[in-house]
Amino acid sequence: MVRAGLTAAKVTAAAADMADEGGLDNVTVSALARRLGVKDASLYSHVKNLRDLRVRIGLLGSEEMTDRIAAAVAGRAGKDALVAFADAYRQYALDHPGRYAATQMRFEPEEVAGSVGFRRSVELTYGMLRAYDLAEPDLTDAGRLLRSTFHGYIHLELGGGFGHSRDIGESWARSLDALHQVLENWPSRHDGSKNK
Amino acid sequence: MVRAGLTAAKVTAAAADMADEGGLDNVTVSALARRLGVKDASLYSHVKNLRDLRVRIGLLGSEEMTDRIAAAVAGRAGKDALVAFADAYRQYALDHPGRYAATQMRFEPEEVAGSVGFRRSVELTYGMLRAYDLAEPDLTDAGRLLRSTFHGYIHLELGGGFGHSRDIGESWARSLDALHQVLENWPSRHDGSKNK
DNA sequence: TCCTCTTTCCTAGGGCCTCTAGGAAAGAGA
DNA sequence: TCTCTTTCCTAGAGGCCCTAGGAAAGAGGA
Repeated sequence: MVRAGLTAAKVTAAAADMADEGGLDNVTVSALARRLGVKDASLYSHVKNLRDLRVRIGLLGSEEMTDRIAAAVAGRAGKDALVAFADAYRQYALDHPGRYAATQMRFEPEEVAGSVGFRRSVELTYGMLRAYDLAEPDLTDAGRLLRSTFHGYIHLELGGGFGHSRDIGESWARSLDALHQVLENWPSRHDGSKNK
Repeated sequence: MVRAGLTAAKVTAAAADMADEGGLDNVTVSALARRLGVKDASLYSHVKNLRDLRVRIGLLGSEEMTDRIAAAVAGRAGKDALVAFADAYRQYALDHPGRYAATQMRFEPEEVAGSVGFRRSVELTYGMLRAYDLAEPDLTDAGRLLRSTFHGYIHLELGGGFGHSRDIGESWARSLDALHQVLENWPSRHDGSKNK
């Protein structure tokens, strides 16, 4: 009997490719076993269960993604950094929709405990925002706005939620212009109730 | 044999409640049959298949949601309308996370053909934006930014993606302040490449 | 070379799920 | 009362997740 020579890393990589090709929901233990030329029960030597498999895809994705973002942001500040961050974020998600979807799962604390991807992602965000000179809690609020917009835009784009009339990349660039402007001129506390 | 007296509408409503309670992924034909006191095969008289069931939840959600938003926005303009729209949007999603998730599925054209919810949602968005006096393509770009931010924020909030340090409703209010500001002063075309 | 230990992969099988086919019975309307 | 439609059933095929227990490949040392 010739062995396939699998390891947890190889299994995860194959699963991640499957997720990118057919969607995270279609990553199943039995389909993955078929792809690897192995019986489904054999995969349980490498992976705890289906949930574990998908978590591993998410952790892999978060590390690859933060690597790309870190490289893109390096040496930049202000709007350059914002655009580099955002474009790297979006491009990774478009290149690897399944891995990206897996990064957005609801993780348990112990599942992400041994991973650096998510922690670095927070650090990168705050580093990029440094140039805008915000203090807490504005910093957290602005970070949440950015994450929401990036994630929401990509989620809608990947889900086909945008019509076809207007170029999606153009809208993205305009949205980044808008976000840069708002970060430069962040509305200070208690302004909201005064303006019409 | 006493009949349950089911209809497609009752089945959908029960499924929507299930989705809100346990997540859209846990809405299954057999679990729904158990909840309704019926055999799973019986539900296929009311619903084509599992996909169809989830689509119906999404259409129901989109109609309920646009009803709420329309009521909230009525008679308001400018920032009042923006905040009313956004708060109604967010509150519906928090009240009905499963239905909301179902509205974000990737629908086929024929699945949404007979529904008014999504069309009204687009009309409501453009109606709310009217006060900001934008022309195309800025109007489309701004609409996409708003949808992205709303959806992204709610998706992250429901998914537990925000830490617990800062009040989430406060960040939401600040983000709306920021969006209002950017809509009032939308960056005109070709500005993006000139600013540092 | 042979022996042992670990790891990889297997067969077998239980349980839950989707969905179809075909039939029975309830309820509506003539 | 009779007929027709709709609702619900049993039976069963096929897929997926996962566990138990065992075989064999390969690594490392005697």
